[in-house]
This record gives sequence, C-alpha cells and structure tokens, in this order.
Amino acid sequence: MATMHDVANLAGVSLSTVSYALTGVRPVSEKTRARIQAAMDQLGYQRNAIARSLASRRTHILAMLFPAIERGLSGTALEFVTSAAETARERGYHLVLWPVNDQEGHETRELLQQGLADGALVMEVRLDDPRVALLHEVGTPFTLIGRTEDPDTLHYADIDFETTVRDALDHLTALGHRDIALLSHSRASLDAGYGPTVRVGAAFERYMTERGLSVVVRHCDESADAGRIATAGLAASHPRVTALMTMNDAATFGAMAELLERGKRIPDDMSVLSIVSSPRVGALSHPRLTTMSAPGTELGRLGVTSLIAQIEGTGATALHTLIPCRLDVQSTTGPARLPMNHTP
Amino acid sequence: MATMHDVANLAGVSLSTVSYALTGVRPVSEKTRARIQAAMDQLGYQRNAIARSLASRRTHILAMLFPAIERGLSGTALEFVTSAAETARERGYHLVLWPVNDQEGHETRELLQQGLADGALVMEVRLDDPRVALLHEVGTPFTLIGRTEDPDTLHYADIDFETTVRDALDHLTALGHRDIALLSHSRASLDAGYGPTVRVGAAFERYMTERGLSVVVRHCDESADAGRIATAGLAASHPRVTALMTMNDAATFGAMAELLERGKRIPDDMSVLSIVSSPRVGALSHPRLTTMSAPGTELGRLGVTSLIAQIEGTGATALHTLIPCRLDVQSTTGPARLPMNHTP
DNA sequence: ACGGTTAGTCGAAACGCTTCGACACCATGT
DNA sequence: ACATGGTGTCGAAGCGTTTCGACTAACCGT
Repeated sequence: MATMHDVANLAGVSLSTVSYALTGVRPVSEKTRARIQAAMDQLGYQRNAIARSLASRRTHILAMLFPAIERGLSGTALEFVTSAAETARERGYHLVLWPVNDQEGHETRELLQQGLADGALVMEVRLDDPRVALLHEVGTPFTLIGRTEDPDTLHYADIDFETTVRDALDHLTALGHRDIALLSHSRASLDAGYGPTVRVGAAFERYMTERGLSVVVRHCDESADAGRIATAGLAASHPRVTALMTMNDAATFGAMAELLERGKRIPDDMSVLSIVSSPRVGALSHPRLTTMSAPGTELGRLGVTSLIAQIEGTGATALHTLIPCRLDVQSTTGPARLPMNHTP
Repeated sequence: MATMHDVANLAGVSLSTVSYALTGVRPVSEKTRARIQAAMDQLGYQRNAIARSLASRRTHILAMLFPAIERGLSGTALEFVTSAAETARERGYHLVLWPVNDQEGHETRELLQQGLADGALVMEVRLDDPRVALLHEVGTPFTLIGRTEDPDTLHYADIDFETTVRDALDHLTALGHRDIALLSHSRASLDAGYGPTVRVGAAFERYMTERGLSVVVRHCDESADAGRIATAGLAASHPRVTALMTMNDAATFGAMAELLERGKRIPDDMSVLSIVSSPRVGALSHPRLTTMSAPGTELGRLGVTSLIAQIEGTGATALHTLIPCRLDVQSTTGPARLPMNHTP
C-alpha cells in the first residue's frame, strides 16, 4: 500500500502539502493539487484510516449499543440498524455493533475507553437507563434511540407513542369502537421501565379515560402462544371488547389465530390494530393487518445525523424528535359490531 | 485519559515493559508486573485501540459486507448479524456494518483499502460473486456466508441446501405426498445467481426426479400478495398438488391465506412446509407453520471464528461447512389426502 | 572459572497520518 | 518605497502504541 510519503515524493511536494490537499485545511494551489492527484491516481493511494484517526483523534466510528440478550432485536430494529449503518457510511462514518449486556456497565465502559468510537447510539432505552450516566462520565457523545424519563438535556429520537396511541384510538373510535383493549409487551418489560411499554400504557390509559372509556390492558410475552392465552383470557373477562390494539407482533398473530378459532370474524366481530409494527409484518397475516408502522428508517437516519453533529460540533441544537407511527389501513379494522346495551 | 507513558512513569518502569506486560510478547517479572498492574488500576488505564492498531497493523475490526438495497435483510439475517457481532466481541474483535451496493465494487474497494478492517464477512453471496476477486486483489482475508459456484479454495459457511431439501422431501413423502410444488424466491434472484434460489431449485429438481416425481416450481417476489397470486396459479395449473414446499416467508403467508380463502384446509387438503425459515416466523401463522429453520446463529459464529483464524494465521484448515436447516414439525404438514388416480 | 543461554528490562525507531509554526512570495493600498 | 496580509509550502513535532536490537544479570553445564 502506498503511503502519503510515496505520494509526496512522486508529486515532488512535501508530505504536509499532500495532507492539506486532501483535507483542505489549508489552501493548495491548483497546480500542485493536480500533481498530487495524478500521483495518487498513479499509486492507487488511499488514506490509511487508522493513522488518520490516531493523528486527528477522530476515528469516524460510531458504536451502536444494544442489549443483545433481551429477546434479540425485532424486525423494526433491523430496519433501524441498516438505515443507521447506511447513513453513517454516507457521511464517512462507520457503524460498529456492540451487543453488550452487562448490568454493571463494566464491559461497556472498557469498550468506550478504548477510544475506538467517536460516539454512541443507544438502543432499547429504559426510563432510568444507567448507560446515560456512564456515557456522561466517560465523555462520549451519544444519542438515544428512545428516551429516559426526563431526557430534556439529552439528544434523542424516539417514536411518538402518545400521538401514535391517539391516532390509533381515533381510527378505532371513528369506526364506532368503544370497548378497546390493549395487548402490550410483557410485564417484565414494563417493570424494567422499557420505554415503549410504559409510554404506550400511559397514553392508552390517558386517552381512553379522556374519552370516558374503560381501560383494559393485557401484558404478554413475545410469542404467539402468549398472545393466544391473553386473548382467550380477555374474551372471558371482557366479552364486550370489539377492538384489540396490539403492540407485540408475535402475540398479535397469536391473538388473531385464537379469535378465528373461536369463530370470531375479523374485522366484523373484532378489529385488530397492531401498532409499532410494519406493513411488511402486517402483510404476513390473513386478513392483512392494519398497522401503525414504526419509523425505523427515519430514526436510524436521524440518530446518526444528530450524533455526527454532536461529534463535529456543528448543528448546535439538540435532537429532540418524536415521530409517530404511520397508520396503514388494511383489512383487520372495520366498523364496530352493532352496539349492545352499554350499561355495565 | 491515561496513556501507557503515564503507567510506566507511575510504576517506575519503561514504556516498553508496560507494553510487554500487557501483550505477553516478552517475559516480565512477577514483581514488576504487579507494580504495573497497580499503576494501571490507579489510573484506570485502558489501552488506546487506535494507537495499538497503527503500531501492530491489526485493527481487530471485521467488516460485514452486505448489499443493502436488495429487499433489506431478512429475519434470519438479523439473527446472523447479532450472532456475528457477539462472537466477534467475545474474541476481542469488532464488527462493522458495510451496507454497500455498488456493482463495480469501487466503493467496496476504497473501504477495504483504507485499512480499517482486518477481514471481511461476505453476505448474500452469488454464484459468480465479483466481490471474491476484489477481496483477493486487495488481499483482505474473508469468509463467505454462502458459496460461489466453485468455492473449494475459499472459506465459507453456508446452509446445506441439498440436505435441507432432501430432509424436507423425506418429511413430505413420508406423509404420503407425491405431488409437491416448490414456491421459491423471485426469478430475479435466480437470474442473479443468488445461491439459495439456485441451489434449492437444483436440489428440488434432482431429488424429485430421483423419486420419480414431477417437478413443479414457482418463483415469486417477497410479498404475501405475490405468494397469493402464485398459489392461485398453481391451483389452476396443478390441482393435484398436495404439498407446498416454500422458501419465501412473505409469500408463504400469502400462499396460506390464498389456500384458506379457497376453502382448502391446512394440512388436510394441503401441507405447507417452509424451509430456510425460523420457528419464530412459523409461530406467527395459524395454524403454526412447520418449518425448516435456518442456522443463522451458527453461521454467524462459524463465519467470524473462521475469519479470525485466517487473520491470526492459526487453524490452518479452511472452513468448508454446510449446515442443514432443522425440521420443526408443527401444524401445517400432515398426511396427504387420499390418493387419487395417478395417471397423468 | 568460562563461554552460552535465558529472563528481564530499556531506549529508540517505526506505524502513517494531522497539525503547528515558520517562511517565502506576491499583490495590495498608501 | 514600505508595512500589511493573504497564499502556498515546508519541516518537524506529535498521536499512543508495538517491536526490534541491545544490554545486564543470573544461571547452566563442564
């Protein structure tokens, strides 16, 4: 591999001039610039990324922190990851995956202190996420994909769960539904303070109450079986429910299977609206699921962009962006079945 | 951040001794090793990864090459990616994502020649994949996840499609099925020489012919709708078919929906076996899909392990591993409906 | 008592770049 | 004619490691 030294020699200029020609930090005359370019072409020169990093104290590497164990990443996460990696590359950065699950943060700290990454993208954020303190302490710029409880001083991009839930309920109530149940993530995720579970639960409660409707929530694990069981329980305890709002892909499929098996027609007897999902997942079911699709691609792009802005010290304004899911109406939501007597 | 220099001063030894204590390349007495350790603890010292890379000409970074555009990564791919990233970390390596889609390979070459990565993991391999030549030329060690047409001289881990198809057919024929159709990936992927499509097609043809059965293959895009259309066509042209072997998750769901809509019972009237899939995906349907699940985790682990072995020059034997998918019998495969007259 | 190892340590030279200070040069405006 | 200021270039000092050659002291067999 040719080095900058070789290029300088061949072009008959000093090493630093080549560097300036490349970085543009200081002006270089058109003439010498051309000679340098010719030399680089001839040698097939590429700047050594590592040496560059060492000298400039910028690695152009972004780390993506995700707790790997917790049920692996979902389908949305994949979209997010590829979008983040792509955006990074477009901007001349690299995205490295750090699937770390140490509660104490020892491993994460070591990784950060090795100085490999210029910044971090934090996934699967909890309301009281300990990684925030860690990152502050180490001094690594970071952007959350998600939010802590009080994220005003932080940079984050997250799903606007409040709006998503409201839009979802608008859709359902416009169809005449009044008895709506929420099928959410596991209770464990709620207890752990996992953002989506907590926020959707709160928003659901709030908007249902505002509309004078009663709040029915079921938590269940990420499996079709758990979804079936939860749905069966719901049918027994709340037979009046005409619409299911779900945030749990696997459970949603289980729920639909259970409903069909019980002879319920979808959407005639029961509407199903899956939020924080994606049309791609929705297309897998029959009838095709009405979904509110998560903005994974946008979040990936935004997160990386904001992180780079922090690192480079440009774009002084902090990222505080919430993006709601988009409603994609398909075949599992329809008018509520004729109203029965509404006395309790 | 403390440097090795600081540690050396505090411990009262030379810089190189600290380095030797850390790398173990040369012996260091127990006494000074202890002093160095104490100094490091006191300073909270962490070796700078970049300086290390520059001096040792080893970045401990592995690049994962995947063509981003092509329908994004599938669910199996996610498993693979996280497994690869985890394995890398366990071994002290980092996995960086390079979603590159340039046919000419200019971008890939530039990336490689920057010297950031010690090696590459190549995904979505085609039978005549041009990246192989590129990697050879650049001199970067690499391992394929997949195989080219003639991969004997290369390192690879791939799904054993031949065995997978054979096992799948064993399962189906044991249930009495003789009229079996294959619903595969898109024709475009076949034309592009995408490994799975080509190999599964060939194996299907071979094993069906061996058993004296007629070969029916349908290619369709990665969508439920395409799956429905293909299934409708199949019903018209080959009404005798009693079993569908599919390799296309989205299309499989579409196919099942279409079958149900036509009043077919699954598996009574039609068995469905989804290969190169996963139980997690299978659990989404009702009835629950019988699948042959792809060994994503194993492939990730193997690929990274082999790549590291190449880089470090250990483990002289090349990786030539094929892993078949595992059969997970659920509810969409069952005995063939009573045999009709088998004359053509 | 003597060359030959070996364990343990040091200083200095890379690794391939960025960046700083200095300097020469030429065009200004006065 | 002269300071002023921008352009364009150079040499050298880092960046924080690894690694090489060299040296010392202790230990071995004879």
